[in-house]
Amino acid sequence: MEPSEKNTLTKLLAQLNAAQRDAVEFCDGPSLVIAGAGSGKTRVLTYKIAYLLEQGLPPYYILALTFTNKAAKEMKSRVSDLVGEKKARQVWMGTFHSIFSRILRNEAESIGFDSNFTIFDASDSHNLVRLIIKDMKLDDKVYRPGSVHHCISMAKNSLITPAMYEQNAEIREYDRKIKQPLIFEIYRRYQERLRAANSMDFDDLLMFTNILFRDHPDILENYRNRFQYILVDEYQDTNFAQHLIVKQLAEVHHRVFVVGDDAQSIYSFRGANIDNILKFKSSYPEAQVFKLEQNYRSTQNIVNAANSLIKKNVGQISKNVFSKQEEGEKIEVISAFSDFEEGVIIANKIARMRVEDHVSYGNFAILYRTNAQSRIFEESLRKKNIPYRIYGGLSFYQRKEIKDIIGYFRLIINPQDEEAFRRIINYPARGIGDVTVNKISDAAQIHNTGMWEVLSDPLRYDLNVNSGTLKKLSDFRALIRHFIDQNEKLNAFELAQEVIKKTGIAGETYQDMTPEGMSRAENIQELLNAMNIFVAQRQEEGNDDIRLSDFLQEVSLLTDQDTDGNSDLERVTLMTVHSAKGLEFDHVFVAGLEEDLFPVAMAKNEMRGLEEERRLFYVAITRAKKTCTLTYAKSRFRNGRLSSTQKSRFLSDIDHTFLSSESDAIFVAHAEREDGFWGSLRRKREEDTVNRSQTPLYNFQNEKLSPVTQTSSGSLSKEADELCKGDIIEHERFGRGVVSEIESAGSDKRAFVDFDSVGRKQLLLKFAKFKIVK
DNA sequence: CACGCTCAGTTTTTT
DNA sequence: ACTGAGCGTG
Repeated sequence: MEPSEKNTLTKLLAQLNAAQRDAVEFCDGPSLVIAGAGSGKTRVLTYKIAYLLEQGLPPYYILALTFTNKAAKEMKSRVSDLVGEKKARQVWMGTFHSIFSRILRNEAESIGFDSNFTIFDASDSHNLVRLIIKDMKLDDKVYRPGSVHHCISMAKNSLITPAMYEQNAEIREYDRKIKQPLIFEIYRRYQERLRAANSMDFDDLLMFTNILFRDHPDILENYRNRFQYILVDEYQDTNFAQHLIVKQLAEVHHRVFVVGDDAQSIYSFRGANIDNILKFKSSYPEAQVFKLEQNYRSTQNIVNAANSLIKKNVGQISKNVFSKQEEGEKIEVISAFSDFEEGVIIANKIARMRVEDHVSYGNFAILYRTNAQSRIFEESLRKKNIPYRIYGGLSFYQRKEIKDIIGYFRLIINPQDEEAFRRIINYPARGIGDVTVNKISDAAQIHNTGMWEVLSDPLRYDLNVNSGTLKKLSDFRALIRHFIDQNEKLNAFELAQEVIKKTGIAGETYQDMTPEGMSRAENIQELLNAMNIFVAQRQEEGNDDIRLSDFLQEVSLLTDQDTDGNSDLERVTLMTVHSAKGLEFDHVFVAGLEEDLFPVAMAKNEMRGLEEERRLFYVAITRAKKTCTLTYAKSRFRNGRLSSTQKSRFLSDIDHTFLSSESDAIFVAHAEREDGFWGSLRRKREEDTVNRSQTPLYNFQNEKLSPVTQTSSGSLSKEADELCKGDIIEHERFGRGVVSEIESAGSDKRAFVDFDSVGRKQLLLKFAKFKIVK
């Protein structure tokens, strides 16, 4: 080993504690790291990758899997800091779903898919299930689409195909017991329809990866050889399908490094199997186990309180999480009269701490069990002019107007996509109603083909519609065909503009002067912006030909959780406890600690469910670094009704020595309540002002599409902002050029630059990597 | 076929 | 409270 390399290795290891170092240094076989909350889990993962790279393992031999894009992004940037961006970029780092969708697109033919397959999101899946239930003339009160889809999802996560499902006596017996004996049939049809639509749902991405590996040993062999080192974050959240993928890929080199905390397993509803981590040793008998027990995040009081809570669970890996930080303040429990008052109390407390303790807004988080609770905090914070940011809830890409446009995109890329077809065939209204759509659907099913095929050749499939309708259909077909042609020539952004214009969406939306209409128009504009930036950014990276399909692939696996949170130093964070996993804040409020809310009503009948809720509460408390405040309300609006509540049993699970004596809220806020007409009118107006102001509190921006947005707003853009016409610049990729024009559209300034080598290019100043020469 | 009205449900959490 | 599905009318 070269001396310099050795030096870097030593330096890397010197920044770790003994337990972390042991874990990083052990590279000869499978290893499991049990990482207590706040014990430096991400640190170990990133240093491990750096360590491997420094030892000379080529980056493209390393596979690092996470659950969220956010975690992947975080890891990427931290590895970048350690070993440089160039190497870090080559590591296969991403979520299970994104990595394996990439692999599936490469290998699509082997499993009978086209590589441009669509990825169905949860609501697409839900719709399809509902459609099938209707087709089968089943009662959707008995066969609730949501629960049926859940069953299907669980089956897929356990790698049970429709055929296996049908033959599995135990499952069938269970279905009979819950009076839904035909789920197997729905599952079968669902899977057929997905395939006919050249589409996969989220679960398919994992199931078909397994099918691919099962049926094509040569392909498996290829990836097995490539991935010499596999790292998995949040291993306690893996399901069987994920576990098996990892196991198979690790078969040759036997070098898996999984990190997790059984006490933070909170995704069983999604098929996560806590046994994967509890029984890691039986899957990999020669595995080494490392425990990280020192918590660097929180005060002793917080750690101890959390420990006392989690002790009430049975069946966990024993560990002794401890903190060497100061003892800190006790956890405060506050009761409020109502959910409304709970909001006011928290808002007041934040405002007070900001002034008295000089805490900036970004160091506060309000965590809750359900998204529905966010509304009340929005109100109370807004009233006190406290800036906040909500994560989760309806994501940008789930908004109707956005999904409609995405529907066009999907159909252009994959005309087999039935869900998209149905969504847009009559949007904007073009006189093709349900009757016609059903006829097309029936014809497609009879002839065992897709709806697009029927549309393409209505006569051949005996489509029984009148000539007027026929004309409308052929117009629609021509429209989509036109876009498909354009897709050959235009980039994603240009094509999107074309779609919005030619379909009449632009005309329709921009004319609508109602507040809702204007907000829709803004959202569409936002989408276009995002796409423009997406294209510009890729061009910066050296890809000139950015097609719609590239954008679509990115977007379908993106979620709200992926927005860049930590950049917002001046906003209070509002999110569900689930979303907060992996994050930390100085001051945390956990709200709604009431029976049937936290723990949620559904969970309390079963031991398993209750323990998961308790782990969830554990996750919530351990997000806090300095203070943690628990609140509950004695009454709460639920489903439009005011109901009285009981305080959560979890509060008494915490050892009282770590709690400050419970305080009833002193009278705070009854008078402030704005009920009735005037109240709601005023609220409405406030909303409007907020939405229209220059700095909206709730702002999607384009961050969700741009992994490097934040970094580029540093020193570069300050110079770039001052760029003028006539300046000469040196661009990282295009070389020398003269600025011929500056154009600013809102916050996005762009420059037209004539480059010596490549001619005129458009640069988005936000992203462009260049120096001003003169 | 589109639009507007009424009525019912609402299983948390998310890739 | 709110949304979305279903139904009747123009």
